Amino acid sequence: MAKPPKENSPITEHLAYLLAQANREINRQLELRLSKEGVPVEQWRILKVLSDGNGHSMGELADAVLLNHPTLTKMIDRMVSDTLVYRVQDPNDRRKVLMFISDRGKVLCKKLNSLAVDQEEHILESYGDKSTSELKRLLESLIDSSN
Amino acid sequence: MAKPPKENSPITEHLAYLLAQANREINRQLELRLSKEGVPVEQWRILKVLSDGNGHSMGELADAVLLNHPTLTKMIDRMVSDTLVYRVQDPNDRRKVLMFISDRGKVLCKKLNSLAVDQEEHILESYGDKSTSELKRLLESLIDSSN
DNA sequence: CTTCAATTCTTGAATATTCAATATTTTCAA
DNA sequence: TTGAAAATATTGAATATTCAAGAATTGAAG
Repeated sequence: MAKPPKENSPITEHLAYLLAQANREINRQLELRLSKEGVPVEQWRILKVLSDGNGHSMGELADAVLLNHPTLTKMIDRMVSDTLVYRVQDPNDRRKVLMFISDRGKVLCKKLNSLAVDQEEHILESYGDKSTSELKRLLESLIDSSN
Repeated sequence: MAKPPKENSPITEHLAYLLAQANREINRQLELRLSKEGVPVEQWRILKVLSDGNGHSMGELADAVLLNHPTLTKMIDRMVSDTLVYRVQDPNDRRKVLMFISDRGKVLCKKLNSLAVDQEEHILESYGDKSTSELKRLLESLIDSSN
């Protein structure tokens, strides 16, 4: 009756592996859509966070888009070159840099959003409304319980 | 009554984002444990797949451990240097290389497995037995429905 | 048989990420 | 008020990943 010891369980049964696999697959699909506009997923996330119109510091942004600081700095450099975003020094704390989205960035973000919505709708179709919202709920709670 | 349009929904509500976030966090925790033995997560996956004792081709392995071919080749090079695994040319198809785990690899794999089990138990404690198995079930079915 | 396309793996160059160190500014205790 | 510690962002070197091309072998059509 006893379950087999975890030590021998195949890798495909580990939560860490299932998460990696699902993440890889969903991300691949999203990449594919966003590549229509030639934009990596991370840049879409950045634009989306900034599209609230408020200034966000690099630290905030790095947390929000799941990138570490140097990687974000270099990605932002590229986006500044493409005039999608711009830097402003925070007047209240001059260590900080506040990032803003440009008009061009807003236009691009709209297009990207609808590509992303396409994908979510595609998932809803093949995976189901109920499973999707249940999965989201469980993921949120896993993330919560990990802090 | 209508739901807000997805286009304006915050990034934190997208399935792709939740998956990335959860994956990042769980992976970070696992990395932390495995670093006790100085081994990256991918190498543990490789050892675990090979520990069935059968030879696995590079292509098979790459799929199984979620790495693309050149990355895997270079990681295997390192593991061969560390004498954790070794290459044998497939006698039936000489284009292929069959990978095997060494005795040293087996010993290391055992240690890593128990570190990984520690983590899974930690998750079970803080997140709950039921949520965990339900989450696994949903992830498996998402992966299925994406093929 | 022979040749051409497909499969498998590896390599090298280009690119991206990470680690450690640095510069700047702020905070706060003495 | 001053000086040391903390916080923030960036830089440059080391490392890792990816893309595109290459080498070897197999498959299969003519």
